[in-house]
Amino acid sequence: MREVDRVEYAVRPVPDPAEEDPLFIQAVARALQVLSTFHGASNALTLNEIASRSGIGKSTVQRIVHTLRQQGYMERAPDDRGYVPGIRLLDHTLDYLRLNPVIVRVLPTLVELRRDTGERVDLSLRDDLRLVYALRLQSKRESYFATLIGNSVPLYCTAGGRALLSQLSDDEVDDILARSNRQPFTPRTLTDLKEIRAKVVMARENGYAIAAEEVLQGEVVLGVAVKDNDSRPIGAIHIGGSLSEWDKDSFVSNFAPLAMTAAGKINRA
Amino acid sequence: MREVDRVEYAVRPVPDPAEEDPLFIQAVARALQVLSTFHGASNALTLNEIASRSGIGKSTVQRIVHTLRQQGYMERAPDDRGYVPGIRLLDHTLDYLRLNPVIVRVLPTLVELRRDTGERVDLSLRDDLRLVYALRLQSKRESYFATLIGNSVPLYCTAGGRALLSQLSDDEVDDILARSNRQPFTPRTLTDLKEIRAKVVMARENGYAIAAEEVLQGEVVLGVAVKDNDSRPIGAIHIGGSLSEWDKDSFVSNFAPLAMTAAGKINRA
DNA sequence: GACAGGTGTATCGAAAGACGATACCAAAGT
DNA sequence: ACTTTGGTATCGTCTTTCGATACACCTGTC
Repeated sequence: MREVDRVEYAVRPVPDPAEEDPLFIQAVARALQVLSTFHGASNALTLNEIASRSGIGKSTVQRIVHTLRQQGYMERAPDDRGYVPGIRLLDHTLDYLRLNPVIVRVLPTLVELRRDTGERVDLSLRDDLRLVYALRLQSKRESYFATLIGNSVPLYCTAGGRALLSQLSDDEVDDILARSNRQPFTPRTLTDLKEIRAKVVMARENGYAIAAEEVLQGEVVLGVAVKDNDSRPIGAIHIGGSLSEWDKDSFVSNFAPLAMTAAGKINRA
Repeated sequence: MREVDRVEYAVRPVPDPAEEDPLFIQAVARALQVLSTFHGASNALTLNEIASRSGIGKSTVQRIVHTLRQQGYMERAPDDRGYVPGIRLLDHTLDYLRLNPVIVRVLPTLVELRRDTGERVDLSLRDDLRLVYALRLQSKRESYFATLIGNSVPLYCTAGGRALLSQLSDDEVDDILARSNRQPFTPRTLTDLKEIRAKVVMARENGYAIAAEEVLQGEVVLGVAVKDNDSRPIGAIHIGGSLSEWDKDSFVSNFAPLAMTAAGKINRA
């Protein structure tokens, strides 16, 4: 779970400016900011911690937490020390998944793909510089926290990310890469711009992309892009396997065709 | 997905009272209410729809949506007609899962159970009258929307719900049953108080509970309770199978022991 | 081609209500 | 007993939110 800390959460420029935006509601942004404080946390947070980490005054935090708690979006930590996010958040997770046409469209194909491959498959959607996992169908053996929904990974060093980039113009790719802070997750993470661009070009030719151990040790991932109705790329499908069972080449030759077929089904809509 | 509409979303008494609560922040509650409008929706909502359904003025909705959108919690619908929940919500989903000690504790055991049974297993947590699915490890074949994270089901007519109820006092059970609005999901849904209480008593004796086709046609589910450190029940584990592959009795005799073992591992902490 | 219906955007003044400082209480650790 | 830290409560000022109203735009219809 260490890696989680490494992902830039695409935190909007900090909700503080609001520079003369007459439609902007501070109170709401602050409440969301309070909830977002947990992004960096590894355990429950006390009021004071929330206040100091978010830069919001203690009283305000108190009232925001009070309100969020009343609505079920925050809970007291079980040991009565600090607070954690509340279960009510999951209701909105479901809404997001249910009402997202891409997810609705992809899910059946993803289940097929999971059946045909026997490996972990997932769908992630783009949020600026990152991919956020929206659907994850685990393989039999493994299931870490890194495989939970909501986890996110950068575009530049993931199979799906590069598959997605390969469907954008070079200018867009350059912009994204320039803005990404390329901190290696593992010794194998590619951070050199030239190398990354080469991978993107390869992906553009092949229709899929590969990343081996760039995020997690011992893991090989194949990714294909998912497009919207205007055939703009908006996410990616991953097939993920373990290098203890596969060597990279046979993994690719086994699953690339399946992944491409799946992508075909999804994108020809 | 029809069933989704049927679950009472435990909507807090409507955030309108705020009766003299000096800590209550209206703006925040209203924003959450706007997001909650989607609970009843089956597609994107326009500003006017949100306004009318939530009872909030159009201008206010406009500003709330503006703010939420700016932060990524709402998005324009892909066809440019109305809005949908935003991907940023998933960040909080992950926080919820990561920071919830129960989930952290249960996940490894759940993976084992998934491996040993080959069926769908999941963990759901209680929110008053309902169980909210927090972790779902799908079986190979199926994956409907009903099996997504965040979906919720009533306590009274589910295996896990009854297993949970069986760990509460009779008074608490009566209270919960009385407050549940017991609308049948299928012809097989038990709604009679006596019958439900009998099932709960059985669960108390067996240590597990069964529900067959009470929520979904053709589905049999076995549930055991999950307890916190004070051995109060807080959730349940489900093993779910299809009646086209199992008859109820063999399903139970196969999986009850495994479920009990898993529950033992989890609850003896 | 004008019109009607609906969606999203912009503006503004009044007054509601959110803000932070401060003080208080309880529990846990020293 | 004393200090520290977490959570709660109170209050007056002035920032901010609220809803009414009006505007711009697109779609489809007559």
